Amino acid sequence: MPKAEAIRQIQHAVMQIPSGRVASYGQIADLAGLPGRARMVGRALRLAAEEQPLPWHRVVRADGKLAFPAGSDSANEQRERLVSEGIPVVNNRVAMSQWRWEPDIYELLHKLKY
DNA sequence: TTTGTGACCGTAA
DNA sequence: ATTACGGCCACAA
Repeated sequence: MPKAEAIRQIQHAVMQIPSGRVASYGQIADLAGLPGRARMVGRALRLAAEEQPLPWHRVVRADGKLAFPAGSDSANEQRERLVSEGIPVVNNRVAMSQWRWEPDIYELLHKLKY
């Protein structure tokens, strides 16, 4: 899978996250057809930030923590955006059990794995 | 060409 | 709840 297309797939997946929900880097990687390549999602978002608007703030680590260091400008902006969508951020982290996005396709993949 | 570095993740201790 | 480790891989030095 070509790099450019992978980036496009990632951006497409991120755009599917509904307002008021969050997804993990790994989850997005899975949905983009790039299992095990969560780090590439971060890279793709870094690039996308300079291009078109993407709901990058809805992507967090698998454990719910923001990928940016607590207190950093980026972390503050992400927290601000999440809170404005109704998602509380406590100690630089959101409660995945409550806010995690569960698309049908992802549920299927999850069932096949376990 | 090799090496270090991440907007990461699952597992194990 | 944390920390450590191995896997992951594009990128830059």
